[in-house]
Amino acid sequence: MDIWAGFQLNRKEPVYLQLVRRVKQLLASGQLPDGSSLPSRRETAAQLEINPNTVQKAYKQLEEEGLLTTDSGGSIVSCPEKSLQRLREELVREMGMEFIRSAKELRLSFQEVVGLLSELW
Amino acid sequence: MDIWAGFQLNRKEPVYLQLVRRVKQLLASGQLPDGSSLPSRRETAAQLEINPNTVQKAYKQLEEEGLLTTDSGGSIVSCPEKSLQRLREELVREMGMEFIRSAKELRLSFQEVVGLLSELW
Amino acid sequence: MDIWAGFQLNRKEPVYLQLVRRVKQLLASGQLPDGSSLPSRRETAAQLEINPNTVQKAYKQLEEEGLLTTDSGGSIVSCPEKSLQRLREELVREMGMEFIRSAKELRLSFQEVVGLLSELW
Amino acid sequence: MDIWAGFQLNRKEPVYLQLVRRVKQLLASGQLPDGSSLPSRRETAAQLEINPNTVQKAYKQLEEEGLLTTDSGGSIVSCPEKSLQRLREELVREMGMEFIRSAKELRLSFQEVVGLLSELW
DNA sequence: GTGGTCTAGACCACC
DNA sequence: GTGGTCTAGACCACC
Repeated sequence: MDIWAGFQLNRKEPVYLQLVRRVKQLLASGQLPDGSSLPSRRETAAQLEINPNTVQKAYKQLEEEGLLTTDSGGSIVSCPEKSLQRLREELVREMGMEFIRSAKELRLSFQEVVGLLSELW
Repeated sequence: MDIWAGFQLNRKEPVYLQLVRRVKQLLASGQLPDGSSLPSRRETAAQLEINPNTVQKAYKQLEEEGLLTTDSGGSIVSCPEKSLQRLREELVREMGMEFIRSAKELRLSFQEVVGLLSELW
Repeated sequence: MDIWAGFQLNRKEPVYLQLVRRVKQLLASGQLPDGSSLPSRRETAAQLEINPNTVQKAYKQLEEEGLLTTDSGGSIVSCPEKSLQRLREELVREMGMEFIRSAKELRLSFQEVVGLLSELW
Repeated sequence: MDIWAGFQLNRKEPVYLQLVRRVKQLLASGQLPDGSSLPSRRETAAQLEINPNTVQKAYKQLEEEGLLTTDSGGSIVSCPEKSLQRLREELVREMGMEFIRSAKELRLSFQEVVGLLSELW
């Protein structure tokens, strides 16, 4: 699987954090199964036209969160069910905060938002 | 006000629609007051490094939705209270659908989502 | 206090790890009190004639181990009694393994080593 | 064998003593067999980027300890079993004192140290 | 001044 | 080929 297909970098947020989140989202949504291998740092850097060091930083962070194991042969995602649950909560929390921020900017009440969501769900 | 400051184009969606939404968001959130003037098509095109025709298409659409009036002197946003309300609903609807799409991707239930939002609100 | 006074880099081990260990040793031996501030990354880099990024990496690791807090004004070591205990164990473990490695290279028995230590203690 | 491969000078201790200890360690650990020849003073000086006189001082000391014989053809280590034993004791004594110094700096008791060593041995 | 991020590119060990 | 480390230096935000 090409994990970077359709991935779009923005300039507001550190690039390495965007990479980290991307991988987390793929893991959390089941699109990147436990045990899959990630493309090499050089490969990713070339594809996204960024510096290999930036990819290295992202992969390192994933390792430190226990979602990636890496040896001289490459990097393998490791996402047991327990991590999955934690990941989902983390991501949904971020999404929720972003959604709330936007809703408040549009001056919506909590009740209006919930009404809308129940209608659209 | 520089309405394009910090604005970031992506490649997934037609550029003119991104411009339209940007202006709507600024209107709906009160950051671009009724009666403000937009930068010229040429100016906008230069700043965002896109084709002036694309800007033209966006401004045209805003005119058709009654949010912009253009004469030889430039373009002025017009956003009476009534339009504002319609705008907010339109934007929040989009946001809501996007949020729901992501939440479902993470396999969350409606109840979980509402619980989270009430906690974070 | 000049925490790098008399500090000597070698080339066998990653430089950033040597910096990390140095700070840990100063903390564990009480020479760098809880709440002390470290020299800035630039300052340290200049003094040791290494790249600021290498210092950054070392300080970052110390932060991740909870031994350093950093804000735009600089970095402060934070080493509560509990961390101190953990640190000491970590460092002594490293020292012990190194000592054992050398002793075995010299073909000494455990008994001989203990005898020597009891004599020298 | 390149006896200086991987050898790292520090600035705390006289260089010639570091050279002497290096050779002793290689002898004591059997990596430099009795009867091997050492590289010439000039060669060693060039490789380590130090002054030939410093190498001369080190070789001289080794000769005085009966570990090296030099003639016009070069320098040959001589390390009978008896010298070996003395060497090991000397080196392990140094190591032990260094280890004890560090352990005391970390405020460890003799008992703790022995316990750790027995665990790690 | 401070820390944080990023690029460009080198060199290392491991395979 | 792979990952890991390091340098040199830029640019950013914050103060």
